[in-house]
Amino acid sequence: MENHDNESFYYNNNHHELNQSSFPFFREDHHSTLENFQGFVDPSHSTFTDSLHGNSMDYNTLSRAFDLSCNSSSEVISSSIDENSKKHSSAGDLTMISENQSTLNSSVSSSSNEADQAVTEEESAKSKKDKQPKECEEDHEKSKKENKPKKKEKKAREPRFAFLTKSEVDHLEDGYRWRKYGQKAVKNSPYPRSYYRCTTQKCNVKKRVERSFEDPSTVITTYEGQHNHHCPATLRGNAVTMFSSPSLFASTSIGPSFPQDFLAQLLPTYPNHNHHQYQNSTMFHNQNLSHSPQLQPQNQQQQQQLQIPRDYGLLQDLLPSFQGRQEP
DNA sequence: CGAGTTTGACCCGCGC
DNA sequence: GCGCGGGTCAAACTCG
Repeated sequence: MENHDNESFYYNNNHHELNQSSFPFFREDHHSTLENFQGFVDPSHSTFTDSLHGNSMDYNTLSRAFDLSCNSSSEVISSSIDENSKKHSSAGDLTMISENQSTLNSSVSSSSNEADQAVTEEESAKSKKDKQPKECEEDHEKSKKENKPKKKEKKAREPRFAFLTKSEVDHLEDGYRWRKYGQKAVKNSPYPRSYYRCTTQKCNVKKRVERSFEDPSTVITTYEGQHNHHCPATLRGNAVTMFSSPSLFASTSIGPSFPQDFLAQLLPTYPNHNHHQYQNSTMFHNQNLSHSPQLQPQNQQQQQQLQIPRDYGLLQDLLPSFQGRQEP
């Protein structure tokens, strides 16, 4: 059963630690572009290449990493999904090092946990209905069973990671092409969960998209698997295109020092003197974000509805160091 | 007509 | 063993 019990969610309550001053190449006149970055990977599973190249980090991912504080129209919360966290206590593991773990669990992850908790009457009725046999499908059923091996080895889970995105749009554009293959009602949530698969042949990357029950303005996007191709998008300054470049992130490993590595790789100019600030896993610590005057959205809905396409272009403007990595 | 979406049914793992 | 719930399949449907 898949739920979010094993996911570690990260907020960023250190808005001042990753701001423009940390990234001197940011223009000051930018607006709205990078504030949604929420990317996070499961360090126990993924290489950094996995997370960026393999999992189509979107524009939000980048903006979250930088955690820009100016005019932020969104609270961005990052989460990792660690299927093995039951087994690993991971004291030194990035996913668990926060001493604010309980806080984290009770705030953000609760939104997805609770979404998995109770069954709505509607769903329960539907479930019963599903169980009812259909005579007309018996043949079809038989052939189905025959085609399937009786005993199959347990499938190894692809590395997964999730983003929490403040967005009015459920399916966030990330540069890859996705085909929806399913939708399910989410337990205790009025919002359904949608299942997408990368349309590229032989690429088995999947993603799930659901809206947070507790905070309907938050979209939970979970990526699973690794793209074996480049991002098909040709948008100017496309973030995914930039991140999809193996040359950029190849051979980078995720480890306990992930935040530092992450930024070091992502941002070559990331100042060393800030590294210590992430040792306690506060990097993506975003709790009480709404209390930050810097992050109070002025016109949140408007900004969020409009910023996706625009931001692809802005990324290039904001990150001149990535120019040239984009596709023609 | 091909690509993508919808949706009911099925499969399977997990907890009780 | 059973039921629940997440995940997937695939036929029907929609859209450009």
